[in-house]
This record gives sequence, C-alpha cells and structure tokens, in this order.
Amino acid sequence: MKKFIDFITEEMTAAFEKAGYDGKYGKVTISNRPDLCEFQCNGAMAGAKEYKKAPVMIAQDVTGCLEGSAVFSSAEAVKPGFINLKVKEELLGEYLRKMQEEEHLGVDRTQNPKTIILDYGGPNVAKPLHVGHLRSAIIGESIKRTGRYLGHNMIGDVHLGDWGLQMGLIITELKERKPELVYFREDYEGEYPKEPPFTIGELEEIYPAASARSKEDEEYKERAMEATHQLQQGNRGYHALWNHIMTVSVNDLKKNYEKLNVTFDLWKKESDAQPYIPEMVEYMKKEGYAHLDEGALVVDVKEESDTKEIPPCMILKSDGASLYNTTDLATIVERMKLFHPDEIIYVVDKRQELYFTQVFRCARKTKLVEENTGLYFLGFGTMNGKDGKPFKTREGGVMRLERLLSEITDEMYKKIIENRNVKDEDARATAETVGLSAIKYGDLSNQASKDYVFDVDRFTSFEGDTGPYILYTTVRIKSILNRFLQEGGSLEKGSIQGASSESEKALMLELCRFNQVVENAFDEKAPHKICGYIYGLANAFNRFYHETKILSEENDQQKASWIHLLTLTRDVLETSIDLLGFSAPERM
RNA sequence: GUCGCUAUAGCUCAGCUGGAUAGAGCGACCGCCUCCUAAGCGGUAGGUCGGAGGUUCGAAUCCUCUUAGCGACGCCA
Repeated sequence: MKKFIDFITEEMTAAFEKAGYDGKYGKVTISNRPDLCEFQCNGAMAGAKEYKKAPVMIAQDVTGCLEGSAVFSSAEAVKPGFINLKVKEELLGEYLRKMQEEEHLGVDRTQNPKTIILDYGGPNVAKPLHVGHLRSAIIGESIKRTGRYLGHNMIGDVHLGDWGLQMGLIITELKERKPELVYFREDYEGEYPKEPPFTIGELEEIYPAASARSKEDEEYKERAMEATHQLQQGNRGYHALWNHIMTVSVNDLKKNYEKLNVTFDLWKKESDAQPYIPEMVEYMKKEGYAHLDEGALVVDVKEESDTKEIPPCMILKSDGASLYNTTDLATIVERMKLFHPDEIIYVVDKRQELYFTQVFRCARKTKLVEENTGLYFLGFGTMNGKDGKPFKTREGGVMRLERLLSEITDEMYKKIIENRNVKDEDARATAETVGLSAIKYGDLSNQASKDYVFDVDRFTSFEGDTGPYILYTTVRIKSILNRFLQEGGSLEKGSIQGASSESEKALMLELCRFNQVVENAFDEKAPHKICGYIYGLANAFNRFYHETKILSEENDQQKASWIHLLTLTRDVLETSIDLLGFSAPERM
C-alpha cells in the first residue's frame, strides 16, 4: 500500500510541475509545527536559487495550483517560503479503511526478498546468560521480526561459543572431582551412559571454579589445554562428555531465551565451523592471500583510503593454532555453503568494530563471499547502571539474566497488586508480561549504538515513555472493545469517517505513518524508531480517549466508525510491540 | 601516541539526514475522576544544543579547530 506521505508528495510534485518548477522540490515532510499545519513542504526555499525568485513567490505559485485539490483541505504559502498543508479528512478515513483491510496493515512486502543471517546470540556453553547477552538478544530479535514482517527470509543464529579452552577446563575439573567416570577410562570401548553426569547447576559451578584454578595453577592449566587438544583430536570419552555438556547447557539456554521471548532458527556453534578450517587455510595460502608475518599466518587488509593503521587479519597463530578470526571466517564459509545469504548481520558489542572490519575485509579479499554479499556490523553500546558504569548487581558482581528477570517481575508484581484487585495467578503472569515489556522497551527505545542507563525504577514505571505505558494503553483499548462485544456489538471491519475533533485527526494521522515507520526502522536497523512511533501513537490515543465517550455515543454510524478506529489502533500497537518482541496482557 | 564514538532542560532520552518558537518523559508546581482502566489527561516553570570559528538566505544537524568522557589499536574472545 502506498505510503501516505508519498501520496501527498506526489500531489505536491504535480503542483510544482504545473506551476512550472522542477518536481523534485515537491518533497513533503511531517510538520514540525503541528499548531500551524499537518504537513509541510520546504521546496520553495530550496528552489529559490535556481529560479532566482523569492521563495514566497514560488510557494504562492504552487499553492495557486492546488486550488480545488482532492488531497489538501488547505495549502498556504507563508513567511520565508514554507508551504503549510492540511489534508482532507475523508481522505484520511479512506486510507485507514483500506489499511485495516490489508493483511499487514498497509505495510508492503518487499520487492526483493533477501536471505539474511542474523548473528545475535553468542553465549558460551556452560556459562549462564548474563546482562551482557541481553542487548544482543533483544535488538537482534526485534530486527529479525521486523525483517520477517517485511517479507525477508530472516535466519537467526545463536552461534554458541563451544570451542576452546573452556571445554578443556570443564573436563579437567570434572576429572578431578569424579575420576571414576567411564569417560576417563582409556580402555573403555562400550556405550557411554545416556544420562549426563552433572546437572546445569553443577556445570555452572564447575566452570568458574576451573577457570579460577587455572589462573593460579600452571600445571592444572596445562592439563586443561591438553584436554582441549584431546577433545579436538576426537578423544571418544571427552567427546561424549562434550555432548553431555552441550545437551545440558543448550536446554538451559533455550529455557532462558524463551523467557525473553527470543527464538533462534539455528543453534549453530563454533565447533561446526572447524571442519572448514584446514581447507580454507590451504586455499588462502595457495592463492597467495595469506603470508607469514612474525611467525603468524596473516592476510593484509589495509586499504589506501584508511585514515589509520588497520592491522592484518590473523588466520593462524605462530604456534599454528587457530583463533577466533579463523572460526569466524570459517563460519562465513559454512554459511555461504549452507544458506547462500544475501547479507550477514552481526549484532555484537560495538567494541568489536575494528575486529569485524578486519574479518569482513579478509572475507571479501579472499573471496569467501560474493561481491554483492553484504556483511554488516551492528554494534551496540554498553548497558550501564545508574552510576553510569557497566550494570552490576548490588554486590558488584555480574548480573545473571535470570536474576534480572525475576527482580523485575517481582517489582512489577508488587505494583500490580497495589493498584488492582486481580487474582494472584493472573497477577503473576501479568507481571511477567509487563516486566518483559519494561526491559525490552527500556532497551530498544534507546539508539542501539549508544551506551544507555538501565534504570529499573524508570523502566518499570507505568508513566511516561515506558513499555508498561504502551501496554496500559493497549489494554485500555482492548477493554473498551471487549465491553462493546459484550453489549452485542460486532467488530466487523468497516468505514472510518472523517475526524470529529482535533485529537481524533491527530490519531488518524499517526496511524497513517505505520508502514513508513516499519520500513524505515528496518532500513536503518533502528528499533528505537518503532518505540518512538508507538509512544506518539499511544499519546494520541489517550488524548482522544479522554475527550471522547465512545460506548455511550448515540449516533450508530459515528460509534461504528470509532470502534473501527480503535480496532485499527489496537492492531497497530499490538503488531508494533510484536515487532519489538513483547506482547500485551488482556488486563492489567 | 593514532583512530573512532559520545556531549541537547536538574535526571533519562528524542530530534524525521539543513528549515519556522529545539521536543518528550521523570522530578517540581497547578488543575481535572457521579463518565469506556486517573497506571490517564490538561497546564506552568526549566535550554547561549560542551566551547570557538566557518559554509549557507537558514546550522543541534555540514566543515575546521578545541575541551571532556568512553572505547579500539596482531598471536584473547
């Protein structure tokens, strides 16, 4: 469905041309002076130089050509050369009527659907999720959903960290504690037990213990490195243990991501890329891309236009071992082979930007990807506490995700109990729903690339620019519609009349922007634009709600029109929060 | 040291890619519930957009310099 703003711009472009000017000056934007007009066009001022004419004159010529326009109810040329526009209400109503009938509320499916791999997990197995994983999950999930809504083939990959010393450490520590396990018997040739020899709780305790000891005990560390090597060489017992670690850990991770309403299409892991490494390294050597430098195998990725030194991309360490770069490059090889994506987007901490520039350049230079394969880095900022320093627990430790969620839910629960008489079971479930909206909206309403302050009190507040406020507004609408149904009304779609008040027109204008906002948010990978939009929409609705008695309206036609307007508002709100990755309860 | 990011109201943040009087929320103050959820709505106060130049009819937005904070800079991930 054509965007409302384009509709208006076309009318203006035609007017400019009719008045004898270049149509390119007919660009219309939303007014920044709502007291004066709804839309504005500044083209007359831009064109003044070309036509050597006072901007006001041009503006007047153009507005002259808009006499009797089917689109504008008023078009005025003012002061320096602005053209102030108001649109006809019937047109708005008509647009909204069509919008509610469309499957995607007027958002067009993309003309050229792309296959896009979104890498937005990155947790390590055997380590609990902590707040550091939160942003990646929240932002990535939202972008995935938005892309999907536009018709792209979005593939979310959790990309687990399951390779390297951490596994060796766990195995070594396990051997210390339970040396009698069959996994450690070299002469054992039978089947290994199906049940893992540890729980997730033990696993989460074993890793930090092992990690701490390895830092103090050299000999222990060497054993862990040897275990890592053994595992990578295919030691049967170790491999069986690794399988157990994976199963236990992945189950736990899935549970936790589920609580966040985050789901991945792929549960790929670093180890999956390992088989591709030898061939890739050989290829880079053979083609002359890679050379030895200070004993390490590197690919130069400097470019003429660089304003700073970009170090070469290291493929193998001087001891011949692979490293993070190697795995990431091999992962690209694997992804190209399995999915042949048009784009790969990495949602990771912005501090890794330089590193990813190296990897991307290397992949491009060595032709691991095709010329038109997009490789994008979407860096996000740090989540800080109220003191402006990275978010910690009150005791100063790393905040586990589970704990953060439960603290927010408890906080929410308290507030819900205070304010409403709801049954306890309902209140619990509602608290979870609302709590999640608080966290996600709090995060997504900030620009992804910036650091932001995670303020629990502010995010869980029902007032102002918060998730709970958005949900409250949605619930309010649902409540009216439910009552309307109880009174025997029907929610069949139907016509929406022109506005009966300023506040109603403002609401209608907001609704018209939906398709534009969703597209723009995806283009710029900027979920905060969706947040900004629904906050404005919620405000517009609440203002309208305040001065309009809907259910008691006597005029049936008017009432039906309002019900349609409300239904559409609810649909837009619910669709939007779904794109952000949360949902609204029935009541709160 | 080199390069990058950030700086907007007391606090937390927007600002549609150069336009009119820079906007919200919180906090402060003042109003509004016999009426669909007052978890709401309306209003008041609060800013030389870090600083200095420059480009332009016009700058928070573009350029240069500068100050402060944060970050990255080959065998970690």
